[in-house]
Amino acid sequence: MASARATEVEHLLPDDLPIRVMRWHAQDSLELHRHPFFELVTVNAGRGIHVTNAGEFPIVAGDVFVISGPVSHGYKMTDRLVITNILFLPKRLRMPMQDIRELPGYHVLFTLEPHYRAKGHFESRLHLEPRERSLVASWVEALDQELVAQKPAYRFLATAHFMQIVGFLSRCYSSRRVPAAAPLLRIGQALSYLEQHFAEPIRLEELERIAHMSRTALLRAFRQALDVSPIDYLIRLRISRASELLRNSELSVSEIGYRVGFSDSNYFARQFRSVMGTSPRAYRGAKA
DNA sequence: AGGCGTTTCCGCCAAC
DNA sequence: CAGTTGGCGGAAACGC
Repeated sequence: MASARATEVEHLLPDDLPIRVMRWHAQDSLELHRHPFFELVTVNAGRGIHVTNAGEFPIVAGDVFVISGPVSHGYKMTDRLVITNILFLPKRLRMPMQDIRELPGYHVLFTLEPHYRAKGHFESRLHLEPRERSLVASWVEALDQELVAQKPAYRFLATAHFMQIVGFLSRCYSSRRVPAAAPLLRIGQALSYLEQHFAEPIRLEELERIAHMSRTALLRAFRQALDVSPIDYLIRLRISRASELLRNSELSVSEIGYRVGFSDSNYFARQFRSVMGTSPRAYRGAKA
């Protein structure tokens, strides 16, 4: 039954614009279900228990959280619960990310928390004030109408509405000082610092200062949240940017290595191979 | 929370 | 000549 529902929902996500808005009311019993896409959940009214295969936690009106990929979840003990879900596939959406990744809250909401929840942690989540809630609700409504009406250029406008929602929520989270969210927010601050300064020499000492954590605490929290060490993350970030430049520019390999933070082109080529499996030039030549 | 042994990074030269 | 790989050693990052 659960898999049938997931399949049914998947068919509702078109290839050319994989976003959909769905609303659930308490009277609809929603069993555990799973699906391959992301789900941005906003609790509009009431309360209930959110259940996943890793545990359960209470939710109330104003809560916002993201479920990612293959996590089974559902709701129980609902009391006048009204929920709005935005289902989306971030990769196929191809929305311009610009500088959103410079916001700590973006990392916390869309990467760190979903990953953390899959391990059974729920203490951290975004809670919106009434004013913020109504703003988000209006944008969600606009998004839904674009998706339903499908007037000319609806893809463009729907993406814009979705970006408005993502950006606003990320900003909200960035400015929060919720104790339960503090550890993840600190990692989020480290991530946004890396996003902005990845091309410069970065030492662990700086990240400790940015995140306000000791070296030990930083390393442990970082690995717990991302399954990777800070310097490993930085290297992968640099290589990721380098491969973009290899695909989309005519710059020389050495110049690209230099621009993404490798002062030594020999070292750049070696790290590129260790991450991507091939050399930079072979990677550029293989793009088809 | 800090110490310590081990691993990895990183900049350099050399050689295809 | 640009790019890639290998080796080396001090520095740092890492995990216990």
